[in-house]
Amino acid sequence: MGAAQKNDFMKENKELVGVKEIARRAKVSIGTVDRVLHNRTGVSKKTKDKILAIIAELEYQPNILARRLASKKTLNIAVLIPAVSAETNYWKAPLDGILEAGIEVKPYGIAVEQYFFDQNDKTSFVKQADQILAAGVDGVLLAPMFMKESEKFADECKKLRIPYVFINSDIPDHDSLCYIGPDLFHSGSLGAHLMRYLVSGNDQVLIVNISKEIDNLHHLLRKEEGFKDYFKKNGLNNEIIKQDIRSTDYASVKKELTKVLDNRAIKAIFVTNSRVSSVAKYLQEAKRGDIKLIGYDFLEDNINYLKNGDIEFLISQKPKEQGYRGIMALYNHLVHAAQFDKSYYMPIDIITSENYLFYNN
Amino acid sequence: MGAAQKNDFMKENKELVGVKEIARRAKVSIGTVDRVLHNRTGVSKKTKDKILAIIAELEYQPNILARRLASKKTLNIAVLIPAVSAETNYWKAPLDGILEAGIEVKPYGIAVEQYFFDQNDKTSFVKQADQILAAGVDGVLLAPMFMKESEKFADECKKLRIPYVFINSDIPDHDSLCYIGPDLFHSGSLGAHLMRYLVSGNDQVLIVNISKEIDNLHHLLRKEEGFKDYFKKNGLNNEIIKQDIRSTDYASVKKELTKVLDNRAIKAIFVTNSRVSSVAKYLQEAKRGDIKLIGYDFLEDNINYLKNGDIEFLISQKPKEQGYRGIMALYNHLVHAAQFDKSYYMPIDIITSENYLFYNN
DNA sequence: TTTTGTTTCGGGTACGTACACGTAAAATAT
DNA sequence: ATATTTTACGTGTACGTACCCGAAACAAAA
Repeated sequence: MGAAQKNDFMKENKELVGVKEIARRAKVSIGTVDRVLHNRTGVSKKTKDKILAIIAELEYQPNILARRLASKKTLNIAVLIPAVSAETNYWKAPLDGILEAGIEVKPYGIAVEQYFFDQNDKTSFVKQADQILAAGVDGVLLAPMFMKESEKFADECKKLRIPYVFINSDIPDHDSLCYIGPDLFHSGSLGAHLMRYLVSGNDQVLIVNISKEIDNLHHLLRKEEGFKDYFKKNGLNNEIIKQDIRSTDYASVKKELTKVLDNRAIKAIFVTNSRVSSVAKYLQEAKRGDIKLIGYDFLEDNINYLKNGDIEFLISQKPKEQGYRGIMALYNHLVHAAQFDKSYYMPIDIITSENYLFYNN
Repeated sequence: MGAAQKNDFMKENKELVGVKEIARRAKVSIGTVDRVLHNRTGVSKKTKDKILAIIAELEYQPNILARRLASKKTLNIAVLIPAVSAETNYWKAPLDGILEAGIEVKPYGIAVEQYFFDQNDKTSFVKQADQILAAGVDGVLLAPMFMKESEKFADECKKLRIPYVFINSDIPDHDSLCYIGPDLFHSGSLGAHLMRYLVSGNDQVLIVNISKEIDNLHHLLRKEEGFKDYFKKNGLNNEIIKQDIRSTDYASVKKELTKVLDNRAIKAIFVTNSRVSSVAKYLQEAKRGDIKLIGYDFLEDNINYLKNGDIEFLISQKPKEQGYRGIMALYNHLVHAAQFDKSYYMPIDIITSENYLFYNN
């Protein structure tokens, strides 16, 4: 054990057989082999079985290079995600990942096209979805922000046999190729765990949900559940107060916070999404540096507050990687016919003032 | 802003010109174009310049698919890393990443071959390095554990014009294609930052270095520097005690720890590498649950102690990804002739009992 | 001028696959 | 029986590049 050694690793003596060899062994032409490979018509059951047997025996792997070279048609992937708005640029990161994956798979004949919708406007989502269906694509990556509309769109895709991948939030049991995004419940638990380092005894804790969208709310609630569950499981008796803020502008946030913080001994705040910077701003203005803050997402605003200590922890779920992996999942499915897990939960990352410099969104 | 929109993105009107088009425009044959592309002999300066101009004008990008298909020769990448030993299986993770990248690039004509050496035996490193040179490879990925020997090997590679990538630890200013691994100093600072949540006032803090290898020690020292720097910068006056343990067996660890913990008010320990599980084991045995523990690396042993609270935080630097990216860097350089940064610092991840389930090593 | 040599270039084939087209054989209809 | 359709399969070309072979073109030697 541990001695110097050279490992030639599995030998890989695949010898890379191709259709030609298969054809030779089956005593048929290349064309026939090609037909069974793409299970097209025009091959008798007998020869088809024979060829299939040989393919299995030889563990034939089609040469991707040659395949894409010979096939002049490009595969189209449509992406349906919220537009990057002035309000929140969270979706810039997934988009970056999507674009990166896009240029990576382009040489292999994949075209990625973006369709953006407005998070505050369901009809824009429907409109873009219809465009995608009209365009006739080979795969779809979508953020199912609006529950009902997304389900409808997914059903359409299923009918047309277009594979689709959910990103960032899931609609379980809807036959998506897979889901790529966070496990919200555990994300909340982690928030609680970190909170534990910031409070003690019977300090009060505040949970803040800031969101205009009702449809988004269930995501936030899931985090809240995870958060509370942690306190309960660990026998912590801190009072947990909750405040929903249904307007995202700073004035509203300020008003609500002032109200809820008044006459209370709140020691720390858990903000369930990326709007945490608003809260940080308020605390700074109100000179409430004594209140610790935990929130979400690696955004410039948030990082700035993290740097000078107004935010203690940020939790992030690799939004860029979500986009990247989403495209790659479709690519692998379309080109390599690969199988994979139904859901891919992203890591739950902790960002502090000491490691944000090295974080990969 | 924020309105629904469709983005066709950069148009990409490259029209994918090939050698044929270049040949047509230059009024020469494909063969001639091919010669200048590979700057082989046999082309007059005049026609060469003309072709070069056209290539530049058209921003010609060779088709990787066709290129690798037509070229029957495969490129060989050698990997030189420590063997996974019973003592520490840290290197299993980078190896996994390397293997994963290996199968990924295999279809493109890249063969990855592993050469393992013994961390406790410099001569084994040298022996394997010589084998690589004898084998004649096109690229090398290596963990430069032994400073002097690694420098010598790197120089040899440079002489033979073989590109090489450092992984896990760096030898700066040595013309490596790039370095992929952690920023050790900041890693230590993060440890200190986390430590801050565990101690208060004038609690004593212990730093433990466990390593048999002198050559490895400078890595650990770098972390130590970052750790101490954080305390200093933040005006913390906790007494920091340091203990080197130069034998990795549990008995030695136990003995040294017993000694150093005796008659002291140590409240928390920072272990600078993956041996933290030994310390956790000791604390458990000695019923010193009051002492908090921070250490390194997502290893099974460590995770077990993390789960039941014996270890508070683990810091990890994506060892698997290091291996993966190392191979990919060489692949991109060899196949795509890509340029990239001299060093790629890995994210510094924090693992707790609440997020370890979702960590990607 | 012819011969020999050298430089410069064009033509052809191969890589492994996709697909259109064509043709022989089998099945069905007349 | 022949004619017609259907089924089953083979052939050829194309994708974009690598590389070999040999033919011009030109220069230097005879």
